[in-house]
Amino acid sequence: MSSAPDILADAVERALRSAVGAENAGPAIIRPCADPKFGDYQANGVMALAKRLGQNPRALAEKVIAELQFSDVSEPPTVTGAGFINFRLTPSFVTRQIAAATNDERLGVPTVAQPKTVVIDFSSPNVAKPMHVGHVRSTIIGDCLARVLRFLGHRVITDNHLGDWGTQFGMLIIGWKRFRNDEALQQDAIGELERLYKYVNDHKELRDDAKAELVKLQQGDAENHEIWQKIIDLSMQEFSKTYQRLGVSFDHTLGESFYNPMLKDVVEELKRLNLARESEGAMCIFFEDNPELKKTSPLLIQKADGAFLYGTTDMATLKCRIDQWHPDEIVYVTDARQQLHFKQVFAAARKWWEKPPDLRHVYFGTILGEDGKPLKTRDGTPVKLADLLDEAEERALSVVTEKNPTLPLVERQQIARAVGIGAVKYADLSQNRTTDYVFSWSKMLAMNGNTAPYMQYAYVRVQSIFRKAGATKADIATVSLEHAAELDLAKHILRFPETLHAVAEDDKPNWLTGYLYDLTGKFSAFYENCPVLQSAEPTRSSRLLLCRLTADVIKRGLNLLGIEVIEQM
RNA sequence: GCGCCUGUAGCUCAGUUGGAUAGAGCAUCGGAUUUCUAAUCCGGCGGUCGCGUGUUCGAGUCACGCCAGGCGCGCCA
Repeated sequence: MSSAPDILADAVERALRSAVGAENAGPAIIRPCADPKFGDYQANGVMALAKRLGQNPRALAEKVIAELQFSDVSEPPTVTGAGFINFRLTPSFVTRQIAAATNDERLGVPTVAQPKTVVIDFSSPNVAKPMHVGHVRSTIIGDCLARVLRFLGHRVITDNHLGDWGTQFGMLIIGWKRFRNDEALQQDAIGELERLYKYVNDHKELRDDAKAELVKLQQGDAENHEIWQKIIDLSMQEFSKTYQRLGVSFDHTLGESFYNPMLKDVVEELKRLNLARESEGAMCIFFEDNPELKKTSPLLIQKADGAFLYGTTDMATLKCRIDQWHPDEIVYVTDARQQLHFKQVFAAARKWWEKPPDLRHVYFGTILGEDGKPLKTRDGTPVKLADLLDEAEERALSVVTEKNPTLPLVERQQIARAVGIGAVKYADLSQNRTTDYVFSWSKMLAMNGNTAPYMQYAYVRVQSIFRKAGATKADIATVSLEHAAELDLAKHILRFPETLHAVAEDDKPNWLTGYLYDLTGKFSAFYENCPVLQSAEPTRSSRLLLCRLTADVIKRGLNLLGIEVIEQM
C-alpha cells in the first residue's frame, strides 16, 4: 500500500522528466497544502525547479499537469498562484486506503524498502552518580527514535555508553575502603557513593592517596578492580529501576571501560596514519583542511602524561562499532554543548575511513526551571530523575483522584503511572529538541493542549464508545465518508506514514506529537458532529470503524513515543 | 577574542528545510451540556516573526551587518 504523497511524487517526477528531461528533473517535494481550500497536497518542487532552469513556474506547472498520469488518487490537479500544483484526494481513494489500513496491523505504514543498520547511542549516565534531569532527554529521545526506526523496518542497535571509567574512581575507591557505610549503601547505593565521592573530593589531603588507588586500578590491581566492579553493579541496579519505570531497554550497555584495552592501539593507529601528531606534549588530531574546524583547538587523544581522554574513547568506540556492526548510521543523542566535540570526532572519522557511516549528533537543549535557569532543586542541586518521576506520579494521582474518586486506589495508581510518566516524556518529546525548554508541571499535566493526558484522554473517549457499543466487530463494516468531518479525519489518519518518515529523516519526535495533536483535534470535530452509536446502519458501523482506527493510531503513535495508553481515566 | 545555538502573540512553544492570508495551548472575553466521559467543544481578542540591508516571482526560513541572551573554546566528560 503506497501512501498518497508517494504516489503523487512518483507521478509528478515522471511528468517532470518528460517535461524537462531526466537530467534536469528534480524531486517533486509533495507537501500538505497550507490551506485546505487549495487541496490536500501541493508539489513544491516544481516551482523550485522552474527557478533553477530559468523557466516560467506557471508554464512549467501547466506542462507537468498535462503530462501527469495517475489513477483516481486525486481529482484533476489545479495550478494556482505563482505555480502551485494542487491535488485533492478523491473520496474513493481515501475510502480504499482507510479500508486497507483497517485490515493492517501496521495501520498502513509500510516497512522501508532498504533497511539500514542504525546504532543509537543514548542515555549514558555516569556510574556512582544519580541520573538527573539532564539524562532524561537523552534517554527519552533516544528511545523514541529507536522505536520509530524499528517500526519502519530498520535494524536498530541501541547502546548505553555508560560513564564507568575515569579519574573519579580513585576517589571512590579510597572512599569505599576507608569511609564506607554499609547500611547506607544498602538503602541508597548511589546516594552513599555520591557521599563518598564528595567527601574525598572535599578533603585535599586524600588527593595523593586517591591518585595512587587510581593507578592501581589502571594497572589491574585485583582488589581495586573488584571494588570498581561492585560500584558499577550497584549503580546499574539503580539505573535499571529507572529504565524499568520509563519502559526503556538497551541491546548493549558497553561503557567506556569496555574500550579501555583498545585505546593504546587506536592512538598508535592514528599516529601511524599521520592523522594525529604531538603538540605541546599531547597527542592531537588537527583539522587544518576543514574550514569549519581549522581555527578550533584540536581533538586530544592522549594527554602529556600518557593518559587517554574521552576523545580517545570516542574514536575507539567508533572503530569498534564499525568493525562489529557495520552500521549505515550512528546516532549520538547528547546535549547541545557537545556539538563541537562531535563535529571533531566526525571529522576525524572522515579522515580515518574512506566511507564512514552517516554520523549524526542528535543534540538537545537544557531543561530550564520557571526562572529560565537550568532546572535545580531549592537547594541548588540538580533534580534527580527518580524524584522527578515520583513527583510526576504523585501529581497525576491527585489529578486522577479528583476526577474519579470512586475508582479503587490500585487502579488510580496504575493510571497515574501511565499519565505521570507519559506527561514527562510527552513534554520533552513535543518540544523541538534543539532548543532549551521551560519545565512546568501544570503545563505537562494539563488536559488541554498538546499534552500526554489530553492524548490519553482522547483515547479513553474512543474506548468508551466501544464499551457502550458492546462487543463490536468494526472490521466487518464498509467505510463511507460522507460528512466533511469524517473525510477530514480519514485523510489525517492516512498521513501517519509520511509523518513517521519525517520523524526518522530529521530525528524530530515533535513532528509525531504534532501529528497526534492534530489527529485528536480532527477526532474532536468528528465526535461533535457525527454521532456514532445513535446513527443508523451502515453509518454506525462505518463510524465505529473510524473510531477504531483513530484509537489504533493514537495507541501506536504514543507507543512509538514510549507512552502507554489506558482504558479509562 | 573566536565559534556554535537561540530571539515568533502578555506567557510557554510549533512552524516539514524558500511557498499562498504566520499557528496552537495558557491567560483574557463570549458561547455550547435532557451527552458517545465537560479532564470536553466552538468562537472573539491578541504579531513590524529582535533590528537593518540584501538575494527573488515569493523570506519567520537563505546571505551579510548590528543588538540581546545561552553555551563552548588542549590535556574533565
